[in-house]
Amino acid sequence: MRFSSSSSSILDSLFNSCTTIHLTKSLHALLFVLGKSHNVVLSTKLLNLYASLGYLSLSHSTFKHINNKNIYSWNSIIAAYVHSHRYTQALNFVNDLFSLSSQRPDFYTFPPTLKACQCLVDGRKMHCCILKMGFENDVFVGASLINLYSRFGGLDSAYKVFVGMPLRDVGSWNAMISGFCQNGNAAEALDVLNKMKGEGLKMDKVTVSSILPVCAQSNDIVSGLLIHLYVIKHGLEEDVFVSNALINMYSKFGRLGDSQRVFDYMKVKDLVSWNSIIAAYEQNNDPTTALGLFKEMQFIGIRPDLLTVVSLASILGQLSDQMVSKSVHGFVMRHEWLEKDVVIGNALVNMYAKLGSMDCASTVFEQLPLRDIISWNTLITGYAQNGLASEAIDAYNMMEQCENIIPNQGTWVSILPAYSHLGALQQGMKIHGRLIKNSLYLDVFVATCLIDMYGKCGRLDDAMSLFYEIPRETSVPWNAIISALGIHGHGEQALQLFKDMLAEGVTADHITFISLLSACSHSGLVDEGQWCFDMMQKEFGIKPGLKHYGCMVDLLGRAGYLEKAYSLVSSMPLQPDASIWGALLGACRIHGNVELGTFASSRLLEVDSDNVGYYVLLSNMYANVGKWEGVAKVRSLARDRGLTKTPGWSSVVVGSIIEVFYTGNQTHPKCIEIYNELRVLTAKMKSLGYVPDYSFVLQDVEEDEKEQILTSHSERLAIAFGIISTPPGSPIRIFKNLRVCGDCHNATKYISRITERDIVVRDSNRFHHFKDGMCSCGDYW
DNA sequence: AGCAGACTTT
Repeated sequence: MRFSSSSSSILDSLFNSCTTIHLTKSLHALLFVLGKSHNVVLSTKLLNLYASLGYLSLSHSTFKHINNKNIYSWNSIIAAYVHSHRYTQALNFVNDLFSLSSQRPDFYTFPPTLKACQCLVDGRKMHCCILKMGFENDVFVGASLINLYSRFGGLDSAYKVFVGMPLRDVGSWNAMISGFCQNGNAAEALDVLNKMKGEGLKMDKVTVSSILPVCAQSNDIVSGLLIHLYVIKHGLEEDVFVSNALINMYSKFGRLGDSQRVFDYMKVKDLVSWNSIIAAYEQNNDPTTALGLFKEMQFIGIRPDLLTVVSLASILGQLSDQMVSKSVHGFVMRHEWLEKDVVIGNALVNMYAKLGSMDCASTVFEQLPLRDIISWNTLITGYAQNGLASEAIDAYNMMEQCENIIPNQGTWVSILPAYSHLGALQQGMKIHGRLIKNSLYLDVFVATCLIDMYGKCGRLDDAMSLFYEIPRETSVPWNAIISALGIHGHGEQALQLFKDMLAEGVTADHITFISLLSACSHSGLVDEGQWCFDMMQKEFGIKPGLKHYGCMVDLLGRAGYLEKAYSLVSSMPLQPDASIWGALLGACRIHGNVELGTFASSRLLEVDSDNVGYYVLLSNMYANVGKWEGVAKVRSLARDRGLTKTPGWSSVVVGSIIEVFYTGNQTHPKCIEIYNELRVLTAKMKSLGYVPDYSFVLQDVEEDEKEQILTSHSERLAIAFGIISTPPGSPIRIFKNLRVCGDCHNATKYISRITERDIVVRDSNRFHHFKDGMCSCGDYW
């Protein structure tokens, strides 16, 4: 072969055909043999080839061996490092170029250099340098400067550079538009875009991909659709960036069909495309389809990255897939991705929380090398949503001790429900006070949590006045206030608010009707409830879900329309679950219909045989009509099943301390005084006619022991503690996690009379206000 | 002369 005359064209084609690292290394060896390894042009080419294949260290060593480095070599090595996100090293090369070499930087040097600047100080220094050397009028340098300032939020400086440019091409405009977009300044971005159009410039693929996320952010579907038309008209859909941005935009609007169509139409799909379509389904509550797409992506050999796995973790949480979740956790650990980015750690914490494995969630949380506010919010929400309110509060208190962690909206909407759950009014009010200072209480979601908290803590007036202070264009705060009125037994008022809501043009959703129907059922408003149930379907097109049916069965059954309730259950298009049969059984208990009750309970135990509450209901139903053999049968059934009880607890606030009592608690410091007080009270109660109702005791034991068991129910311990710890006559507020026991309900009426105290018991269902031996619920609990 | 550069998506 003759290399001498035509070697350059042959070498050119050799360089062009080097698509693998092996070929490149062979070429390197060949150059060495040919004695050309010191040729600066060829070496620089080689350096770039290595870099493009991802072999940065080989690039580096090739660079080091060039004796007479020219500015091209320097520009290449700087760009190579920037390209692989090794910004510090890139800046070191820039320093060497300035101080050690005799080469003068040129137009090409600065764009990568500016990209490498990781702080504003470096950036400003470089800007000065550019001005000194007179490169500021280059369009590429200008765009890089705009980008640099935008990255650090310095939009003023960015705009100054933009305005000062003597020549602007589409790239310059794009840089300015994206600067505004990424800082959330949608209005300014659109303004610049319009000016650009005014100068007769057309949007290109970059403009479009920058502006599309803004349409989603500012909830502007019309602009989004117009841009999609523009994209089709100008053939921009070929571009993978544009199509990916379209998928994401449609996903934000919940238009999965459109996302899918864009995705299907794409000829070239990259990892971002797959991540986007998977996230689209994951974010719109279709984890099954999302998982299918993930498998498809794996099948065609695209390797998942960190963001894929973030979506995957959420998918598995939604699907409650324990097994695969564990292996995803393992995958993350093997790749050491927890160190790479907090989002993946947060995703794992969230995944375990959704699976109900708070132990695993907190273990991952503790392993996180870095925790942001999202990590804490995820943990707190996880505890709160799994019913572990005390743990949620502990976590929140720990968070407050961390410096650099500033609570945000997400924090409040996770901690407030935990306070509501325990009835911690004082703590909730403290948060409210803090929120007033920064006006966050006007945020609809935070405000709704506050309304809910006041409602559940018995401060209906405060809930109402807060409700009227906040914006109420969406159903969210209305649902909360209607529900609060409902649990306080103010059904008529709840209905009135519902009418007000419609009058103000707010659209009711399926949650509104759950709040409303349960309000009607607590107040015995049968016709009104029926009206709502019909209206929901006919006028709002909402298909009733299990919760709606549950409320209706409860409403009809409680009011004595047992046949109607049963025929509703029979005609349901959905499979009745335990809550439906439970509601029917509860109604049968109240009205003494043993026949239907027995039937309901047999269906009930088919779908949920582990809930002790239902056995108690059944036993009580038999006892109320004197069917003692039925009571005995239920007891032995419960014993045979070896039921593990949901631990019942009640809390009472004394001063600023929340005391929590579990059933049968013997470890409280005031234990002896509490039981003494209960003994004295029971004696007085009996003299007034109280007879213990043992049908609420499922244990098969002697009578005196049954009385002992009733006496040590958590609500009674809490009441007794309240009595001995507060001045005579002051009201007592109790929270119970389950429904209040029927015998305790009866006993509390006596206690309110004996001690002349108002006793408010909020159980998992509603409020009971005991006064002068009566209860506000009229014994329909 | 060759070699190298900006603005865009999850």
